Amino acid sequence: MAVDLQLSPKQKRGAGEPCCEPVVYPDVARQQAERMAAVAKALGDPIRLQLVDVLRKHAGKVCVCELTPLFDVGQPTVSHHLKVLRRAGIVDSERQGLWAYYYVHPDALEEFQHWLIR
Amino acid sequence: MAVDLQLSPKQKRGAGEPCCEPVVYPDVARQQAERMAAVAKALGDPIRLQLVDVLRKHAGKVCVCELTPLFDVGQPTVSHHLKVLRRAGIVDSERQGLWAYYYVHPDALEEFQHWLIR
DNA sequence: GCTGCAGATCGACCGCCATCGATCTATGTA
DNA sequence: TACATAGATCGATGGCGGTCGATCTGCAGC
Repeated sequence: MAVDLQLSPKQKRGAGEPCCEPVVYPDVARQQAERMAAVAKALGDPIRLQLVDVLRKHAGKVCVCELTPLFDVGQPTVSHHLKVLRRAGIVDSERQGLWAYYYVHPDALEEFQHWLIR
Repeated sequence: MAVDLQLSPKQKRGAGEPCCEPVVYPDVARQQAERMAAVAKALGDPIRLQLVDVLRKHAGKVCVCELTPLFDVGQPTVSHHLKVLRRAGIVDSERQGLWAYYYVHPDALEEFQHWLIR
């Protein structure tokens, strides 16, 4: 995995010893960091996190009409949050007649999971 | 774990069958969701995610003077991001003379990790 | 004391985001 | 065809967040 953060040379110190051990740098490249941060950002709202929680727990697809009454916000707001989650690739949807069913996109959280575990 | 999201009764349908299976609800309580969403939100920025990545990788404590030149933003901005991470309980700091050393707070990510794994 | 440095804080700017009411689209039903 | 419903979209609003330059706070050395 390439590191695209260039290291600036260690700045000179007036007189004293160096402040710390040799330079450290992230082994997470910028693009990867941006992808994972986008996932984390999408999960960074209590409503969206609970939406994902419900969808993950419920293996199948869940109707929006089941999701909306779970929260103390209006229907457009829930729709907005679902859209954010879909843009982040975390969930996907499927229309069946009058209703829309949402489900978690299987591999969406994988990269972030692996990083978070270590 | 208590669920403090009250379920509103299923709204009546004009004529047809119900849209889907019985009501689902999050088993993640609101307070827990807010805690984990706060952690996710703190990780929802590429710079902060890379900061955490460096600190986790480097088991010991890392001097701020090592962290600042890793990114293309100014020193106040890095300081701000470190403050956000500290407010979220993800990192902590320790001053030694002229320099400040940051390190990951061990159990900070635990609850979020456990939820994310399943 | 004075000077220099590391890092935190402040104030301002600007853009993004959560939320709402209103409206639009598409589907099903009479 | 007309109407009702599920859900998405629009426009507005208020607040939060990332970034910067400037400044402040401590610490070390002279």
